[in-house]
Amino acid sequence: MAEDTRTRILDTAERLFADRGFYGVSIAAIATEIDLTKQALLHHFGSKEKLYGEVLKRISHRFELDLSMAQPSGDDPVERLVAALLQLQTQNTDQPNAIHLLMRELLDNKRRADTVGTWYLEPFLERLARMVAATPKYQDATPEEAFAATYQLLGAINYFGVSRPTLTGIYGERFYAKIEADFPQQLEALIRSAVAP
Amino acid sequence: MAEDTRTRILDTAERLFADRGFYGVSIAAIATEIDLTKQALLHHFGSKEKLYGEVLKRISHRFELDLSMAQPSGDDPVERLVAALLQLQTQNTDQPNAIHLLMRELLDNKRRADTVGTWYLEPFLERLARMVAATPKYQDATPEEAFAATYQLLGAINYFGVSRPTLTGIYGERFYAKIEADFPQQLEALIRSAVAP
DNA sequence: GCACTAACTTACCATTCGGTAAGTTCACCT
DNA sequence: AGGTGAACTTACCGAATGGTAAGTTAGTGC
Repeated sequence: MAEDTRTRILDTAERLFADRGFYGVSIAAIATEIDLTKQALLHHFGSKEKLYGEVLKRISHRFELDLSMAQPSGDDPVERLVAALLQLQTQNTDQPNAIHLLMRELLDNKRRADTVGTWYLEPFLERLARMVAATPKYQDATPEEAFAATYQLLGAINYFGVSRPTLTGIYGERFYAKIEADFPQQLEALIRSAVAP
Repeated sequence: MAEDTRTRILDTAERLFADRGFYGVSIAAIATEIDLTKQALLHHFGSKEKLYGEVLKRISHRFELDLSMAQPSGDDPVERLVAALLQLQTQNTDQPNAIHLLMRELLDNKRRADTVGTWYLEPFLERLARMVAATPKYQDATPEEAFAATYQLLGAINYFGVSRPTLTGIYGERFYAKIEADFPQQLEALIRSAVAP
């Protein structure tokens, strides 16, 4: 039962922090949403900062788990790159709160470089960059060029991952649904053309 | 002199809001940074929300001005697209606070869809999408496909635009400087390959 | 049956928040 | 000289914030 409450707190905190940011959510707001007192929450997590850290840690673990389960197989670096990035796109669609929170961290970590979860994506980034660098087009390029190309593809995915509210606001749910449906195949095309010789 | 104080307030507010977000900054913090009292600031802007709105409005105007000054000429849709997106990349490099703040809005406007500056980029988005759609590769595609492709390019630019703190944190200033230097040409290559038939 | 501990609640607290009210200073117009 | 209004300051205020302290309740091991 204890673990259950903890999980419920983490779930709610993840959603609210993703929606409103660290300073936009009070621990009382998180607690009352699941019929707890603020002090019950503090009993489990000690402080707001620690709770936030736990939320990030959990996302980071889930993230790494999903990615390692979808470890791209085969020897062709292009195919491995495509598989890894499409997996990332799938995760962003399935876990909008996670990508929202991580994007917030990207904006905030000038101040909180010490917090957990900030450089969590470093190994993933490295792996992607290596896949790109192994590609025919980039195998003679500088590491910086390969990295820039990698980061552009990452941006294409993650920027869309946080744009749902804005895009539905502008174009409506139906148009967004179509774009989202088309997105993976368009993404695959972009990736392939980006690393094509 | 009055205008000067107003501008100083707006400058400071823009920087602090970009750094810490709306809820992470108090109007007192903004005021004391330029040796004013909180009430002097309130005298000029009425409320924190209004100040924030003015900051967004100013960014939006500057944004549109820069873009209209760099109106892509010529008939070739590919060249016009490349010119428009490279201009955007230049802006992001020159005005990191602006892109930071706009990215925050992207995350927050689920709640604040009514606020100013939210859909400011709609016309720009439309123009880009039209350029992509006019491209040989996309002139027979559905609007959704063209839009997805457009948004991917936009994401490649804007995601990098907010990643400086993280990337320098991971790789250091020198490596980041090299990536930033390589970025425009890599970006141009990506754009061209994305719309190549 | 009894100590122990995890999971809470009630009561409280100092600080900070955005905002109001009521002046005060001072340049400028007539 | 006198009035006006913009640009402030000092003095408050109620609400909300994160956090502490001191219980209370209930299950568990022995």
